[in-house]
Amino acid sequence: MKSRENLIPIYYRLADDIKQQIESGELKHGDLIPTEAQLGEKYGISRMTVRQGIGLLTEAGLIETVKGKGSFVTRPQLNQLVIDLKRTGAGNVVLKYKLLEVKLVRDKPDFISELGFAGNSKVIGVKRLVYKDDRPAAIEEKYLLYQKGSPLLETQLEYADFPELVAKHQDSVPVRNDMVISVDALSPEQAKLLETEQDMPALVIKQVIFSNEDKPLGISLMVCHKDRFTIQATSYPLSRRL
Amino acid sequence: MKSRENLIPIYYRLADDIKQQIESGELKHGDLIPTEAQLGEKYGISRMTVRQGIGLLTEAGLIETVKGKGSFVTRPQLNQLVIDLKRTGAGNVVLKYKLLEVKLVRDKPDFISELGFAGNSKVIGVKRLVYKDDRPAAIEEKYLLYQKGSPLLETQLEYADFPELVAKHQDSVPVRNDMVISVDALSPEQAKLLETEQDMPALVIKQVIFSNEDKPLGISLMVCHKDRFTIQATSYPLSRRL
DNA sequence: TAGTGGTCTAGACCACGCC
DNA sequence: GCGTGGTCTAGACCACTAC
Repeated sequence: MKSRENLIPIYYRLADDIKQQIESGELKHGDLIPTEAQLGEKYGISRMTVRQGIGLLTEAGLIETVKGKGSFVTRPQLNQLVIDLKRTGAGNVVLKYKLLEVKLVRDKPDFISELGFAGNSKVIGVKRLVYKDDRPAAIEEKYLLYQKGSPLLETQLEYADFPELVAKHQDSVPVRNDMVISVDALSPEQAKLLETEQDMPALVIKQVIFSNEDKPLGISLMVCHKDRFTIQATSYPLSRRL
Repeated sequence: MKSRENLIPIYYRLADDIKQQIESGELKHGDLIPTEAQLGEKYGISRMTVRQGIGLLTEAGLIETVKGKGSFVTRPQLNQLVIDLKRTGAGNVVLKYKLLEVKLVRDKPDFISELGFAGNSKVIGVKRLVYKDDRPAAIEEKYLLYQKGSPLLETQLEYADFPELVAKHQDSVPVRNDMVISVDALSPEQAKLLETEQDMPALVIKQVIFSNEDKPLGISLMVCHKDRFTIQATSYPLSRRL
């Protein structure tokens, strides 16, 4: 039985109904939702269509299904937060960049060599100053495997965004980005670049991009002025369809 | 045609095949993958089964499908990183807690009142010291709507984890957790509690938990010792099935 | 008009959990 | 053995895109 009165698909309505019951507290964590057969009966739809609705709820993390038992309401999963780097720090503000240094790295600092770039491979280092509202907001250092014939300088200026840059620069396909956020005090040199005082606290964001073979393709290190960069995250990313 | 030789479902194999083609660079961002009919032909399976495989790829963010046109390979989405709070800072180390203060908040600090707890509602404030390896690692302040008959002190001690605590404490169902990560220097009082020096840089993690009606249910503020807490995130969370 | 993906059906057999 | 979810079929009609 199709309900052509509604523009939205039935399975979506089914999922939304159950979502409401969960978010209103009617269904609590650990409860079983009705079986697929029961839901099919209730909505007058076939089982495959019910399963489509169930799938949406599973994707959204609201329920978990166990073969042979049923679908259980999960406890609210607010511990997994999503950072959207494109929004972080910048907001809608346009960032500007000033190139400070480009070099072939020979004596690799610890944090690079320990990451296992292949021993003899050449590594390019790029240092930039990031401006926000015409004030220096962060110092950015990037390290990439040297790739013949890749016009680094151009791509550098073109792409603000580290993962995207790596994708353009490398032949290998980047598939993972790991990040560590920590804190440190500014060195005298860093303070000078950021036009602030030595020992000021700063946000340190380190990113490592990996290939599908789990080899590092690039490292990014950002040292951010404490008042000009914050990181935002939410458990409810826009990508959720429900 | 079912292939019963394999234990894994056919649609999963289909998805994995295409995933490999994407991650190896064989299929590039913007490329069209074969149509559902073609894939059904190639694997000897029905269209609904093909669609199940396509669905996995869509979930994983590797492709995007457009009605009437086809499914396109997306550019690598490494900008959306997932923080798993349960792993952050703590690792597998057991944290200990020391209760410093419990009070009914009357003169609400700005960061609370601006968040729009209902005007006259009572707010409970709890302050704890978090120990890691028997050393003070963070100062944690929580603010919750007062809920009659809710044994706050007990739940406080039981739940390390803020979202979970809110879920237990409130009748309303928490559905969203927003987080802001920033940096600040320790005040003399904070430094004393963390057994370190004044003006040391510290990681500041602020969380606000919202109900399904978008009303704040709780606020958490953590001030973390720079050497004892870091935040980790990855674009490749374990939840991904592909 | 032809080709594509989106929704939906009414079955089937299977693997798993429980009694 | 029975009920549950997991996989899969072979169709159908629809909406959208492109020509």
